[in-house]
Amino acid sequence: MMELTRKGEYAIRAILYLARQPTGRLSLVGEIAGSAGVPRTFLSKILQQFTRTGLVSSFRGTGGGFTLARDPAGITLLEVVEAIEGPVLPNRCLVGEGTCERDGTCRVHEVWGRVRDEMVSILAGVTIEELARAREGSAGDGLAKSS
Amino acid sequence: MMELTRKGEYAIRAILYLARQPTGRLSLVGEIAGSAGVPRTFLSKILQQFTRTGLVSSFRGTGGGFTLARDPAGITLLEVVEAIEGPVLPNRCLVGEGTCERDGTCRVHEVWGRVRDEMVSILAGVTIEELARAREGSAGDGLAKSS
DNA sequence: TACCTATTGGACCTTTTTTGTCTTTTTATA
DNA sequence: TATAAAAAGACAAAAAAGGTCCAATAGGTA
Ligand code: SF4
Ligand code: SF4
Repeated sequence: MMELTRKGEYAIRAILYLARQPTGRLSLVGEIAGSAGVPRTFLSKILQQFTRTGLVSSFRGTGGGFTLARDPAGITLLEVVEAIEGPVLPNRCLVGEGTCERDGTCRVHEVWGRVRDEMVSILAGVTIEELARAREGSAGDGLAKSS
Repeated sequence: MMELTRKGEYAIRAILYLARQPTGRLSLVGEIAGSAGVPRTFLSKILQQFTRTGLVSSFRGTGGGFTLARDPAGITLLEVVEAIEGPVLPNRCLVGEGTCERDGTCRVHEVWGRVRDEMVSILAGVTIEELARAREGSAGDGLAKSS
């Protein structure tokens, strides 16, 4: 239930790869795809989407490639997944008022609202920079252990 | 992103309808479908699934129909959606150890774990009985207002 | 200028999931 | 026996997921 798509998962891996490169260095699609374990042509589409939303900058021609457009410490996981998968919406009635004619009397509506708010809050609370840091020993990293 | 399916939404509405009936009263598929705004034949499948998981009991023949198998105060929203949509899994790597070969070093993994835990916690915290109560004026209902 | 390199855009495709329908069978009642 | 209602299962259209392929474009380089 409620699974992230491959596209979303791939997108995160790609961003993480870019975040781990030295500032200013350009990476090629094939290089990212190889390292992140993502089909090259599919990743190409994902990166295009990122450049359109402004999270990634691209350069064509010899010596071209991709790089993060902003400081990874300022990019949240929420931004990354929403850039690719759209807004976090556990139920359609959250799209806007009147999507469901029952939303005036429905108590479930507000439960989904809370679910969304929590998800947004968690995803917005973690930056790409934190996630990109290699984890050795994983002690004292400040992240909850849950599975 | 991460949307509940129609099936899941319909399932909740159906359970809520049953929860609002006087204890022991049987409801027909057509009756539930009409009231909940769900295609009759589709709802039929959903109810069958509920009877298999034991949340709903069914009786065939004249005077037959469906009724909740348990006290609505003891059924959580989590049980209802998991009965129909399966376990809450925001990412495949939460299915089990080793689903993703990166899960040993991946910091994102634990973020999805937290997302799942929060979702489970919210959905498990609300009962069908609370949800089924008609809301008039909606004051002091103890539920957060978020959209 | 010609050539190479790399992203861009868009059409296209296959598979899976979603969202149902229809028909037949089983079980229970009158 | 006739009727009522759920159960089971096959079927199918539509949408979404998960990609592929190729021509076009933009930027370097000889
Ligand atoms: S949760 Fe309530 S408001 Fe939202 S779609 Fe379902 S019935 Fe409508
Ligand atoms: S979040 Fe990490 S562990 Fe989970 S699928 Fe993605 S890379 Fe693998």
